[in-house]
Amino acid sequence: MKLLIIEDDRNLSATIRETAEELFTVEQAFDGEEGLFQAEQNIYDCILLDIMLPYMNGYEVLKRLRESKIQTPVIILTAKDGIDDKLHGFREGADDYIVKPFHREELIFRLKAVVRRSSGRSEDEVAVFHELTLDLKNRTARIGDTAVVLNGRQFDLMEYLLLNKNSIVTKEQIFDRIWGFDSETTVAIVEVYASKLRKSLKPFHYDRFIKTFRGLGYMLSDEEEQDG
Amino acid sequence: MKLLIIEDDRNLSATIRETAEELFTVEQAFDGEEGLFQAEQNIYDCILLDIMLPYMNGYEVLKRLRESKIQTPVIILTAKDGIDDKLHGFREGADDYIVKPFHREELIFRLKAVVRRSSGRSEDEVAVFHELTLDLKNRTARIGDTAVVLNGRQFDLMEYLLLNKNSIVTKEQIFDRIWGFDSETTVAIVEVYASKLRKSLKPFHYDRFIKTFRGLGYMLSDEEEQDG
DNA sequence: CCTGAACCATGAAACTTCTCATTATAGAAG
DNA sequence: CTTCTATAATGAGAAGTTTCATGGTTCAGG
Repeated sequence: MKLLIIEDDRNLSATIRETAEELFTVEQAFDGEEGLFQAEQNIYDCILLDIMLPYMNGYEVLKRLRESKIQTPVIILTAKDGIDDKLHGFREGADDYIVKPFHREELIFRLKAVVRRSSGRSEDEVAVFHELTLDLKNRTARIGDTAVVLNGRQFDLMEYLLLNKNSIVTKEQIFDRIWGFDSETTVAIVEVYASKLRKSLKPFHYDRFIKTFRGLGYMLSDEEEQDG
Repeated sequence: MKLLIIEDDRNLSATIRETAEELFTVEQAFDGEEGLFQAEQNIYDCILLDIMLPYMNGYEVLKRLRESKIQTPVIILTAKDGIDDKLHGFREGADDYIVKPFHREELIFRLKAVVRRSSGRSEDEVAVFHELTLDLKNRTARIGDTAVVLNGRQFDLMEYLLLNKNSIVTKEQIFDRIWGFDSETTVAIVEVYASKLRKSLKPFHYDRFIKTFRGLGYMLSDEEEQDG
């Protein structure tokens, strides 16, 4: 993954470079003409484009890029902050903009967003337990040939139990993962969804694989319940 | 924030150290006795404790710690993986456990969870816009002296607009932040909540500060709507 | 074996979120 | 100024989530 930073302030450019290197191989340009040239000569996955640039301003760079049919996602960097700027940028085909000064974390968030949106997530992973298959991409479940309706939280829970099969997971662990530790809700919700999930799996007799461990939590276990 | 790693495998200990240094100042011990000694002599915010240790096993360390009334959160590291182990660990007062081998990301997640849970988040930040006050901790809103009911997503949206006041935010930006870019939903939901939010603010005439920018997004603006 | 306390399961109801169809509006083009 | 089109606003209903109250289960201690 390659990123081009077009920014004349060398300090800022270096800072951005450091941050972005978590996600990209980074190249830099320090004025508009150089930036346009590089963008036309290479294939980047994303371009960070300052507006106030020597020789050719950012809007012009963006306009010419689009005229050359280069559709690389462009994130505009603007100073605080006329409305007109944004209108202008989006009209020319910018994908996002960031107002300076910005937080490192914000930049990463926006970069990730642009990348994900452009790369249409392709991992179609699947998790399997006996006859039960979870399609993690479409979030659908089937047992053998029959679709099982596991919506939202039920699917999340099933996925987490399966991920940790044959290992006890506490209600706190489940809660932290699915609801997030700063949720408004309490861990009691885990019991509710354990119940719902079992109900959904019951017609297939798969509820018997979900075992309760008093005072501990739950486990999806290969060994079936011993009766009597 | 200080973390103590009690782990005899020096490679693993070093790996954990690297990961944990994002969040903590790290100290290490390489056997049970040394670990117990350090834990009794210093104040840590969290302890990572292996079970299989020379001289004194992890359970014994944990038991003695608790006997000494040291309530530092302890995360147990166990190999894959007897049930008895976990029962044992939790009975002695462990706060969490991680099964080896684990992902770096999982370790960070658990560390954060333990820390947050123990440090009872204390930031009671507040965001203000004219007479409108958002209590970010309790997620409640008031205008002047009157409580305004903004539930869930409405509050999220208000918070995000306020965070970016006098700056246009696109629907994509709002969506990415509040719903997350891999959400099942579409950005159209943003319009729905903009509408709901305005409705909630209308009795206080605060809806007039939320402006729509066609083709761009929304802005919470200090300047009131110009009429006529 | 019986009892009590803690813990868990579960259904029903309240609430929130999301979808979708309809209506309204801004802005461009004639 | 009027019309047309794309975009946004909104209400209603469907779907999903959470709360809560009740009843069941386990396990320790008599």
